[in-house]
Amino acid sequence: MYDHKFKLDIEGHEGPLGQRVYTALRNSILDMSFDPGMVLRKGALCEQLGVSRSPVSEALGKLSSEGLVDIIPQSATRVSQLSSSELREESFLREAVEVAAVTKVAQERSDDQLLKLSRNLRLQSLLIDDKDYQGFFEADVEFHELILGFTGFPKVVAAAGQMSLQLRRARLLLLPEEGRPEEALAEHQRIFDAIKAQDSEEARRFMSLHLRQLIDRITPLESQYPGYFRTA
Amino acid sequence: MYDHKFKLDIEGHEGPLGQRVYTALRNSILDMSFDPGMVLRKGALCEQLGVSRSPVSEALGKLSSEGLVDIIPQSATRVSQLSSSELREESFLREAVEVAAVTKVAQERSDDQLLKLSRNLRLQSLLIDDKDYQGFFEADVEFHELILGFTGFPKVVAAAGQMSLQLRRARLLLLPEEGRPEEALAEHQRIFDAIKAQDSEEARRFMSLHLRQLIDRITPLESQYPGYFRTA
DNA sequence: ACCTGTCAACTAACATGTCAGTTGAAAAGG
DNA sequence: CCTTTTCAACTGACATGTTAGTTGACAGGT
Repeated sequence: MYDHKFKLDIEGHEGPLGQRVYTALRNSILDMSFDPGMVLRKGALCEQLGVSRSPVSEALGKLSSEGLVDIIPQSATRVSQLSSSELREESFLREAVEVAAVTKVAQERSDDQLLKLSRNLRLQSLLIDDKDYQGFFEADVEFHELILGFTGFPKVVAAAGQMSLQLRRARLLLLPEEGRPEEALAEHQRIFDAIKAQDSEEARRFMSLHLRQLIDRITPLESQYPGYFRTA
Repeated sequence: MYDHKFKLDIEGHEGPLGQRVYTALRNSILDMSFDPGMVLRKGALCEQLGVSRSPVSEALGKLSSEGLVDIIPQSATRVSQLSSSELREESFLREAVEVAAVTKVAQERSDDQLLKLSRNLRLQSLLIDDKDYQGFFEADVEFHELILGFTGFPKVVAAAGQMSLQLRRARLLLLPEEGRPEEALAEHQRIFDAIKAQDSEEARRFMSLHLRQLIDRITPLESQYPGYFRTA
């Protein structure tokens, strides 16, 4: 009756059903378990999750306002596709916020914050030695989240994540290129050194350079995965 | 049976019912027609708007994820209250984005863009002469939106608005102080001059100064309107 | 072969019935 | 008089029935 090409459940989450469904769908979209462009059928989702249409509709509505799904009125609901222009916009926003954050953090950094960052860098180095690129990816994300959190503004971490959802999906299409993790680590190290030296000008400059190389590596993906990108 | 202390209708909007309800509620919250902390009863809203609970729930869900309403599970739904820390965070984010935008725009600005900005500044000047401070407020908002739009990134305008929703409400509590509109216009003029001169360093500096005075004027509001602020 | 109008099957949108958690006031006990 | 317990009324959360708009295939005309 319905396709069952996806694994999905709401175990392990908490709170109201709508919230759990939302979290489950969001995770599946963000880790690319659901291909961009894939049609989401309410009936199938309800059957798979064992809930009624209400919480599913609620979840899809929120995902829609986040831009993770496109709802075509009276017709269909799809996982949103990527688009180069949107990725460039998100990159711009992310750079704006992270550069502002690192500028502030470089001025105010505490010894405890330096310690946390240096531990994270040490971890990155170890993971590269192990060729554990999945682990390195996560440590990379954590490095940036640490800096954002050190602003003392907890919502800034959330907002930065929220404004770069598409970017996060696109990153998963990038295989680790030869030597790239080592380069990224070196860039992180330079940012750290600038923070340590309380040189906010250098910190901003290195952060900007570091983030700009990402969009350069993402742009060519459009021709590599045409089905994942909006045709418009 | 129900309170009718608010005027609300979904005329003048378009699209699905849920969308219209969402827009109507959002506008009422953002223009402070609904006081922060006010309880929103689904039943009353349905009766007032002449729709069923489904579209109202959908609208409240979206408003909740935007932080404009707080839903207390199984209990009540309230218009969210302001908080100093949240306002400072939003101010930080807004400054990050607007400074990045003006830096980019100063480098690339076209003659057409300069013309639109100078027309807006002319309008601001006229409205001050007329002591039309409501009109000046709107022209002020437009000045900033013009610059954000000139980045060529349409979503940046939306994102900037989205990340400063509380700030937008708090601004409405500020009465125009003696001489403040004139000061604001002078600051706008300096930003414009820097853009015209393609001096991105100056543009960023003046934009930063301009935005920082807002949070300084907003902070004292907490003691002035204690009922509008979160007690936590 | 191609365009066009029709229609049946599918979908999201909406309405409404039901359930369960929360709350505050009244009753019971100190 | 103050504290504690109970419980009825209210609220949001969820399930499900109903409506209306969209789409794509198929039939008929060009």
